[in-house]
Amino acid sequence: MEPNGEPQWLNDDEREMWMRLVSTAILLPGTIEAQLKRDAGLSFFEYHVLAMLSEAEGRTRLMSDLAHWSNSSLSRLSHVVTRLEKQGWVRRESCPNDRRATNAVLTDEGFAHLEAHAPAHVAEVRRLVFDGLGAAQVASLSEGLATILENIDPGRTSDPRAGASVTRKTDDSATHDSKSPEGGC
Amino acid sequence: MEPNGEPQWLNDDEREMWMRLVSTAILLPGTIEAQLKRDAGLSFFEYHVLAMLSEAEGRTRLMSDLAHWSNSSLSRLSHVVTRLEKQGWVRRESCPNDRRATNAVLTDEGFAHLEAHAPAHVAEVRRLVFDGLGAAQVASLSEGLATILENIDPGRTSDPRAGASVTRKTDDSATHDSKSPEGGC
DNA sequence: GGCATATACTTGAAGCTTGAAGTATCTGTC
DNA sequence: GACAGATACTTCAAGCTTCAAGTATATGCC
Repeated sequence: MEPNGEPQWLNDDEREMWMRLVSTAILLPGTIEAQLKRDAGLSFFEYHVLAMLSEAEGRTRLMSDLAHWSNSSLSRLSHVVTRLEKQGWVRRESCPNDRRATNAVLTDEGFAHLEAHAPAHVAEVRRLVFDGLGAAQVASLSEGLATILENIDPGRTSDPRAGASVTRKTDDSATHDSKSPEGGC
Repeated sequence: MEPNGEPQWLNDDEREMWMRLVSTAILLPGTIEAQLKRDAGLSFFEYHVLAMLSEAEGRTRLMSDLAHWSNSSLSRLSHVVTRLEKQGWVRRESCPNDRRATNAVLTDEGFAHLEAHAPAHVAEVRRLVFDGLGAAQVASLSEGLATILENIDPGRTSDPRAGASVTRKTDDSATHDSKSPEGGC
């Protein structure tokens, strides 16, 4: 792995940062999920899917888009959407242009459910992540994480409307009703 | 959730940081695991368990210790240790002092396996996490993550020998052979 | 036009995690 | 010294994720 003999072991600072990163990556989703599951009956991933739909045009998105922007496999998403469909929060629609493609659409019930539970979720995120963090620290964390993400998956950029779980007011007015361009296929 | 009406939605910087944190928490373990699985036939979690054992006195640890320091439930650990036992990398030993308790012990095969694959793992961690990150950035990331961890689980401190997966040379000499204090029960 | 290949999913089986029991052992208390 | 309750696991069942097909449609090329 190394051109010469010994690999480049981590120094103490790197080790500590690495341990903290791993602990955070493991504990944070679990903790967020505990609150969501208890209050809204949703996993973090399910919530995230609903949130992305809620911010999409027409509350509609292609399955493959949704999978890509939620960092999941299409298979996983398909199973999850099936579960969400059974709950009545999402509906599948076949795309007329490309009949291989499927749109997932957030139902009114799904939107209402999300809207009802978003505030508690944001409060939890605030408590777990942002409490005790100044603006400067937020900025440097953000930058450091961007570097790491670029290492993991070069060229990935944030989806303008990805949301990573609703963290601002769900916007009812703009895109839902009329003939604005669809978010789906 | 809020004393007055509106909850405290995240501002743009916070949103971006949050999205990056979530993406990192999801993508990083998966990517690390891909390399480990391919090269060493281990999940990230399994690797982590072996690594913690390798750094413990007598290469031995109580199950409950191991569960606590690897952020896992005892149930999950029990299943994983069963799998690792089947591979011959770990062995269970009942603790003589407290017969409810069980020690997990890293076998010589387990140690050898770990030693063989540690360098490639560290190289991957270096590539994914530390490439392009200066010492100052490492420090501020570390500090920010510490704040978050404190929010998630107040009072948690790093285990002096937790390791979060081997990231330095596995130390053969110090603790293995003689009558040094045991790591287990 | 027809065939090979690529795309966009869906499905099924296997494996892993989780949560809720269940078992064995220990500790404190009266 | 016996009984209640706490610990330290293990096991079972259910659910979720993943991996490997399978299906249907679209695209490119001759």
